[in-house]
Amino acid sequence: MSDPQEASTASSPPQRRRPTIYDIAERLSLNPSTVSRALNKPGRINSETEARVRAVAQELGFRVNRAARALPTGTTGTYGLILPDITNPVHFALIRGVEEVTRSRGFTLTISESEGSAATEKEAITSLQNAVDGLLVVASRLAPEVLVELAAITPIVASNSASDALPSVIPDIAPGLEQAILHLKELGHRSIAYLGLSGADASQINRGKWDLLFDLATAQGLSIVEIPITAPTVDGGAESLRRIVASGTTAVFAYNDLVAHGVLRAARTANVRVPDDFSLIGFDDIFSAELAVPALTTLRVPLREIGSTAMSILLDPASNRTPSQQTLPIEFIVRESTSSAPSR
Amino acid sequence: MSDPQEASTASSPPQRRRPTIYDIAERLSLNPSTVSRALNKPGRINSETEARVRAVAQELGFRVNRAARALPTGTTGTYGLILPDITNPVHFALIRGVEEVTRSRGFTLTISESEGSAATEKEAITSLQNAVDGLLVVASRLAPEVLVELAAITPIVASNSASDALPSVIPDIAPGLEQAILHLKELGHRSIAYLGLSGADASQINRGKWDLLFDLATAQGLSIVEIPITAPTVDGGAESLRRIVASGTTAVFAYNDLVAHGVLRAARTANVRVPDDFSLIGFDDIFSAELAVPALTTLRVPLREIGSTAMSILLDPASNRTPSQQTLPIEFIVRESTSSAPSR
DNA sequence: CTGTTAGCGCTTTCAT
DNA sequence: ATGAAAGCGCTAACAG
Repeated sequence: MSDPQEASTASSPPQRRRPTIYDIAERLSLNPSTVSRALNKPGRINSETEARVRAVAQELGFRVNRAARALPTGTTGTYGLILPDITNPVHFALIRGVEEVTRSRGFTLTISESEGSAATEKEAITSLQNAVDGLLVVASRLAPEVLVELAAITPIVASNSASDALPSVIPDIAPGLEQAILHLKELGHRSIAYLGLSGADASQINRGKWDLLFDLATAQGLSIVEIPITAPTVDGGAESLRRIVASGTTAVFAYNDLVAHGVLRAARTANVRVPDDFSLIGFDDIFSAELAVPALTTLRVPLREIGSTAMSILLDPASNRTPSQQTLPIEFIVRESTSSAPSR
Repeated sequence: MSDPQEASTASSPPQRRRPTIYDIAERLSLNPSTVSRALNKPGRINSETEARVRAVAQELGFRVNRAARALPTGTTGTYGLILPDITNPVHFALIRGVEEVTRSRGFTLTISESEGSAATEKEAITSLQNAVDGLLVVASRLAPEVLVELAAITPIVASNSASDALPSVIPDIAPGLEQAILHLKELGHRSIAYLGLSGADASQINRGKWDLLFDLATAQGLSIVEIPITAPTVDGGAESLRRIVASGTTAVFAYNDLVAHGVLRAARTANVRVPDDFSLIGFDDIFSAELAVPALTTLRVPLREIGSTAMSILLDPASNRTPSQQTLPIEFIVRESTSSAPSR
């Protein structure tokens, strides 16, 4: 390595050390604390000096050092979003909603994954808690007690998983599901299936769907069965086609749109016709749902609103520590994958 | 508000102030600096005291305060990813690649959006630079000079946009495009169209595609036209159907798979048959490409590898300041949306 | 309205 | 191998 001095003499941008409030204070023969006030408490200072401070700050390209600010204040100005899988299209709209409110309020967002595992989720949370002012945890797999305990460190709001000890915002699936069941009944369907995730890592949401569907179906005199899928993915859905056909049901609810896409794909290669041979209803309404052939009838979850609502709660110190249960209704969207029950 | 003392006596987790290295030093009658060393420079200290320190740290649930560490060291341990649109499926695989290497190395990632605008991008960069050790900028719209200038503050690596003054990793589109053109020629196509983004905000990548396609097509004696789209989206693609049909070309390259999806959707409602009436080739190979009907023939960009490679460069102090041009080849994937040219 | 002072929690010479 | 002390850049009392 050559003399560093040499480097800064080279043709590339001179760019020395980042300016600090001391630099600007010195230029103006002011005290650093005055500069700090000028920059952060507009109005609480002589407006002329404030203007001069701002001018110099601008000129020097000053930007506060966030770490330095975080130390005395104890706040970082960044919030964390933890979800099972960043790249799952199911979360897009939610991410968008979260990102929007976070950014519009001038905070920055960091995103981390839990991989759908409780252990990784806990690790992600504790690791992030040292760098954020609050956490939004989506579809948590953690036991409520541990989530609550973690929330003692840094506010946590839960989304897509209920908790009566934390602020949480979840979809209200009852109205949409009810409509869907009625829709199916009107079309003459008598027996339906639910393609659900089973096993220990199954999310709360999954249980809720099945339980409600079960009640709704039986209340309407429809028979219902659960067909387990191995994963909430396209492939998981595709694998289940054989069991769907074997079940003899005429209408199936998929765990989510990804699974429904898989069913569609498998049906197409197996020459099973949807909705002629059986009707299919997805869940979430991800962007590709309307692109599918046939376009997916689905239950739209207001993910974007869920995200923005949850983040608004998190950003509000008055509400981010108080248990609450916001609930946003899902909506039934009829497209092409449902039709009259086949005559048997 | 009641006496805070009272609160910590309540039934909810007592959870006092986060423990610091002072707390653990005190417990062990050690100096904080020793604790710091024990935790950060394994081996450079008496192994027995190191063990005791670790034990107490564990017991207290100690976690370093990142801001406090960032101050003296000047590094934060977090890196930033800036891309036009988080929720664009085109970026999924890239995000995954980036996330993987970042996390596997123990760093944390923060993601921000540029909204495809140069101004927002610059704002996002400068804002993040105060909180990260390096930035990965995807599909930059910024002029090379300004990017370079910003890189003086914090290392920047560019991805999906070339720069000869920055480390960058981009797809090598030549081989795949060549294959695709040959494929079309063999199928008897004589005239092709490119659905491209025009206007000032058009990315570098777009220009590259068109230029290369142009050269390749003319070299093969095929006629080629550019059909402008208003946006690189499903709707943008759908809108272009009329012009595609009017153009009389028999094969079209879409700017990306989203656009191709739009074309497919519009074609379906207009009773235009793909690939019977014209062949369609997408770009990127997003997850829904194979789900489309017909399944999309497309050019797969190794986004995940691009992401992981770019992040590896960024994380390596030996390479994140040295201009370089990594290039990863795209791959031509034949599915169902291309077939013989219609006889005219 | 502005200057002084102390300190956030950690790392890092410099001593010992 | 460990201790002492200073300092990173900023904020927040407390004075004046």
